[in-house]
Amino acid sequence: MNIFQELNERGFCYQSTGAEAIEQLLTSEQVKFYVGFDPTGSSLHVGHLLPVMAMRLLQKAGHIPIVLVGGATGQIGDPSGKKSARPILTKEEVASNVEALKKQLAHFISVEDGKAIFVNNLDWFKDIGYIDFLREIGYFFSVNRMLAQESVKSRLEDGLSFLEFNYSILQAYDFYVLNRDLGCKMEFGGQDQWGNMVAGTELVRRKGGNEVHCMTIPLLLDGNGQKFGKTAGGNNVWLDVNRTSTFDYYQFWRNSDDAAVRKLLFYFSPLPVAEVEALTGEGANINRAKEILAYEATTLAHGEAAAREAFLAAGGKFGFADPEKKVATTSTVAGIEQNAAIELPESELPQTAFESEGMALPRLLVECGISKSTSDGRRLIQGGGVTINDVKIDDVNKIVTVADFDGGALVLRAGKKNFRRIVIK
RNA sequence: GGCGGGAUUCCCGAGCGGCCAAAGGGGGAAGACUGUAAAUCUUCUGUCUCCGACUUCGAUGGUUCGAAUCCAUCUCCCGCCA
Repeated sequence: MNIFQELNERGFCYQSTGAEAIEQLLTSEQVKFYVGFDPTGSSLHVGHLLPVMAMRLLQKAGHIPIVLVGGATGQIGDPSGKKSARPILTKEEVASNVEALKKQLAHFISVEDGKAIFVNNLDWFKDIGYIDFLREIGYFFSVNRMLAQESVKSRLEDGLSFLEFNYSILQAYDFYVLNRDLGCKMEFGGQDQWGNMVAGTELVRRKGGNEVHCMTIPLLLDGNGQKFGKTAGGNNVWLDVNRTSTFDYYQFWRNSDDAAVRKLLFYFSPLPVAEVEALTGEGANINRAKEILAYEATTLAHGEAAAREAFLAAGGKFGFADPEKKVATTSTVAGIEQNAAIELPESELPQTAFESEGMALPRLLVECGISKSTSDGRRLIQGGGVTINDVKIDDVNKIVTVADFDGGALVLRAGKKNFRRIVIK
């Protein structure tokens, strides 16, 4: 199976400038291709991961990814797929985001010399003059065409600033520069990038005289047609461990819809196509498949050791899906002894807080981050969702004192999946 | 620059002098059922020292016994015209 077929089978292909030409290109030479990321935040989240995974596969097949972080375009804001303009970031914010994203991306692709190229489009935009740019590039763009572009059309009603309107021209220029200076021949991106990407291939053809291609990757939705990558609390699942703990990251994948597991394994695990099909086929152990998915996805983002810990912690708490290891898999999760100690997320609080008066339970729920306010904590208790050391508490006025701790620790639980080990300091 | 429309709780969106902490939907949380799934059903979803009090409806200042609702000024958004 060649790389193009693999991308295709794994579901990475949505629209392209020509499937046959792209397959031909990818199978006949080492291709430099680029994917752009806008530094609109200081961390990527799961929703950004699809193009990253495509990059990985292509790199493994011997092609060279050019990872473009948009230090310039990030200052403009891409209107594609947005209902309204984003807040404009300061140049300093953009610059620090660029660094943060670079670091995260380096987990997913090999950064060894010559295997990948990192660029920042600020390098070629920062010194360009407006007049020169208009004369050189503006000439090739038809406003009529631009207005017909979906991302522009949909914003015409709600308003679109000239700033944002220019975005696709800048992105197109990126492609032109990368083609001219580095010999970049392809661009990959999210489905919503289609218009911008095509603008790029046309610019390269008309101005540079070179034939280049682009391909979009489908937009990933969760079971309810929502944008993929939100969970518990509607928050994004971040790649940054400080924002989303490894345990929560693992849990996000572990809790995937049955119906999505195959697709997710194709996208986010390195397991071969045939194995994924077997794991998720008729009568397969779907929960084991989810464990493998969670383990593999966590390994990619946080490393094997962290993934192993998360696997053991989650399995220890909720049970392992395949304790006898009957399911055949090439995943290294198969080698893990399923009996290690349970590690739950911990919160440390000073002992004094639980002496004499003690601490009201709603307060404690807030202190350890389970509830966002004491009112919220009360409702949780009233709803029958709170447990201390597996004993259900329905008294809103429950006071937690040293007596409730066993060996300096206590396990507070809200709902089925939300645990917090409270440790006295 | 002129004319018109709008800003409501996480989001969308009702409300248009007291019955409003504010309908409805979405999202989220908990419970039941389950497989740490989906679907379904029930409850909850401003804050607090929580059977009572306090603070919210773009901002500020008025009118009124009483305003998210009326008036004035301001800020921001949108449309049409220039």
